[in-house]
Amino acid sequence: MSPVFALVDCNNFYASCEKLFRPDLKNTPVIILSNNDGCVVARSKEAKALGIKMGIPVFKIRPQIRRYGIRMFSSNYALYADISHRVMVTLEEMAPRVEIYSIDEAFLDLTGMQSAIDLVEFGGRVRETINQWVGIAVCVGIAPTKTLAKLANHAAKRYPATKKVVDLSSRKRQRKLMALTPVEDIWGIGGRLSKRLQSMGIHNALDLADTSAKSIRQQFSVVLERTVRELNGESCIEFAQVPPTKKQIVCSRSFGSEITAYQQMGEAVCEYVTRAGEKLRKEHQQARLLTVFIHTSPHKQNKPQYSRSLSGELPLPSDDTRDLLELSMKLLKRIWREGYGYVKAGVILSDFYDVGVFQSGLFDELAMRSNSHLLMSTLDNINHSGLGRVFFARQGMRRDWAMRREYLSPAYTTHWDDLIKVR
DNA sequence: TCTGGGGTCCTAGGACCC
DNA sequence: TCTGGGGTCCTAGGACCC
Repeated sequence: MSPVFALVDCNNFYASCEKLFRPDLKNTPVIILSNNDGCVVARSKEAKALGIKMGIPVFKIRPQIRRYGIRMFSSNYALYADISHRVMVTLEEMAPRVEIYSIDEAFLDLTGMQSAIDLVEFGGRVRETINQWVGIAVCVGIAPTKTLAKLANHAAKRYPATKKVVDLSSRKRQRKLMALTPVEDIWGIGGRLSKRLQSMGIHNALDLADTSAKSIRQQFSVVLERTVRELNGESCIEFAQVPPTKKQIVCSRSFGSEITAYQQMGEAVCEYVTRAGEKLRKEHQQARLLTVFIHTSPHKQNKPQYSRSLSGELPLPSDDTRDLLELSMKLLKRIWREGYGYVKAGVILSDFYDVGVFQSGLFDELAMRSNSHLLMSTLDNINHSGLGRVFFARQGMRRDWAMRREYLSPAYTTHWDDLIKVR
């Protein structure tokens, strides 16, 4: 049976989440800032209309912010994750199979349903339900491949006449839309590829679809070949209801202010290691490889630059924060250089094993810590309970390097004290 | 003054082996 | 004159996504 995919994508997701609890900001331009309040990572439709670009550093648009009364918010991931969950649960009630693709997007597998229901009508129902139950606006694109469903969704957002639902089941409609879609708007084609394609005379999606898949593979890669096939209605990217287990876990942050002292860098790295350990246990994995990296600001070319990373292997795969901390401090000691102003550090865990699967050598003297599981799950439980936080002394108390979040909205949905009050 | 964070996949090239 | 060839594994780097 030929597959049918629907892509449901929330409109201006982070901005919509912030506006959900602030009806007073209904027609106000709103922007969401990256960690450290550095760049713009999301915009409401009003902010987009003012020409505020994605990823631009905030300091470059201060004049516009003042002139147009743009409201700023620091990223509030606890809030966005909670709203996202509500959207996804709603989708799971409406469709037989759902693949959560990102915080604000999901693919639905509608294969086999096309004979029983009107796909456009179904898309409209999804929109209405999410709007009523969660209060978030979404667009729906429907097509026989994921790449075309992305394209359909793009069109639903862009052309008001579509009423925010586009069904690209017919080849004729696919070709018509592809002719209108610039090559850089295709899923999987970024800045580099689109430049190369343009120079070959391939300007829109239809141009690309009509290029032979074989020659694309020779000149580019199998990835782009797949895109060409998908544009021609041949489904190459499978539906994945169960998310694959992670292959690496990264925890890194820019600092609120430069770090010059080893003590502080140690605190920061410990903090990131602890975070990474929590994520690792949530995945039910143990890691054998740990990488630590630190670097100065590449934007300050007049100051001395230093950037280094170092990986180390644990004697046995582990998910015990104490093991991870010990190794990370050894690695940090080796890459630390005095005399630089560091702006960022991070930790990467990789080489994962399922808990209990790793085969240790017959004469391996290194026994795993016997109380590890109990201690770690107790720690995780306390820290998730909302009653308080337990942490390792090395993480530090003062944290004067912590990131800036000057414009943070309240945790409306995840913290009792921040619950919205109706008088 | 001020420039995010967290992921994936693919490929080329080197090391090493037989 | 003329100096193998093929396979595997690993890593770094490039490209993409949200």
